[in-house]
Amino acid sequence: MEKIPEASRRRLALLAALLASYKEEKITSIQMQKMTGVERALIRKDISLAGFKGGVSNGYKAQELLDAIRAALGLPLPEEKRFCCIAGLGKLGAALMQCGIFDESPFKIVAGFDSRVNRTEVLSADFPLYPAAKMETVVPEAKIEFAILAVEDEQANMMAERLVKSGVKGIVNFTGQVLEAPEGVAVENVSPLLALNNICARVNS
Amino acid sequence: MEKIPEASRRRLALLAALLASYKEEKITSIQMQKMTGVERALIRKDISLAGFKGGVSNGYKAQELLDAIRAALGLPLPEEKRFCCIAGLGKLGAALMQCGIFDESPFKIVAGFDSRVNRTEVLSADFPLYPAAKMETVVPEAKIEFAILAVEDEQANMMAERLVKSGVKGIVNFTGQVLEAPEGVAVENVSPLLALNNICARVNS
DNA sequence: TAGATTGTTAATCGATTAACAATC
DNA sequence: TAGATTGTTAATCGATTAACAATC
Repeated sequence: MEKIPEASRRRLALLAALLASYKEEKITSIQMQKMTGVERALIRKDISLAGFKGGVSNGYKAQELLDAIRAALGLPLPEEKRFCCIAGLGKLGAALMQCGIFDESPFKIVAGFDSRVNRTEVLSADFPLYPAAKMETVVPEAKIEFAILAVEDEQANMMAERLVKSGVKGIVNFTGQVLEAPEGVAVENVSPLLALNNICARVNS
Repeated sequence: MEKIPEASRRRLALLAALLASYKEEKITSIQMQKMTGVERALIRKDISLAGFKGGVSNGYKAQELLDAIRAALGLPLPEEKRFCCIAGLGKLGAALMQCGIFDESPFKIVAGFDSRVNRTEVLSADFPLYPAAKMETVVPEAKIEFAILAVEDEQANMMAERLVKSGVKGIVNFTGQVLEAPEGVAVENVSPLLALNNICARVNS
């Protein structure tokens, strides 16, 4: 398969997330435009890029479409868990690990790391917490693929580097730092602070 | 001033955030490329779009540049606080309000809302918590401009609509839903779950 | 000065939109 | 069938990159 452009992949990933809780049997590009806010011609283009040709003149079968997108993007099925860890167990990290946000998802947090030993001793979770020194052994052993980075900004790059060295393939970055990740490691920035800045930049100009 | 394209504004907002903690007096586009990961020609283009012409052949004065970007984008200075609220005080919302992530920033959380009365009674914070019914009166009174949305997906659109009606101009969306916000209200999506999906989509294709 | 960097213009590249024959 | 929607191609649009004279 020819590779799908970044912008299309993001839209398809969003579409897949929304289709996962879609109830009807069939769906048209017009309905998908309503759900995602993406122009319907572009929706069809993206679907076509994903290699799915199953649409007919009254729309797509939602389940078939979802399966095709998941296959094209390598998205996990709900039942095949992908293992994740949280690096940085300050208030934000601790909350992310306890808030159950991933409960219904294919992502499962199986470890937490912090460089401050007292954090890993004071906190409790459904999964083990380790001092950061254990990262390089735990990540491969526990087959951890992705990390959620919630350390202080100052430690962000150092921690990211260690996560990558340990074998992590993607990082959800809650810090305000731009991470220098090597080719092949995906980083998604979700800093609430940068998000607010972006909002200001859009509202006031 | 001619309007700055979306992509440029985002890069400039990021650059501003990084410049805020930059220590040297002068900075070149090459250094900014290192910090942001953005090609240096594009950095200069963005700066030019922001209307700043103060660069000389050994770089820009960092402070001048930062001021200019802030002015062009309407970004707040560190000391001029912008008031925010959190809607949805589940574990994630509660953590966001307590974790101090905005402490050093121009954004200040001044209210929390939840539709479940017991949440607003059980939790405590440095600012008042209200039942969601009070939103329409509290938001304008407290001069709240932006909201952090951390409710359950099912309530996301309803809550967003109420926030907008109450006068909020931007929403940082932690839910997995796409919000239907009217023209003029900015939404930034920072769903950790969608971020992980995007990472999968990038790593596996 | 020589070397480095800016600011801007033109060239390239890629992404979105428009349009429409084919299909059900 | 008539009407609606898909899948795809060509046209448009906008964003990034290359290039370089001007500047310090």
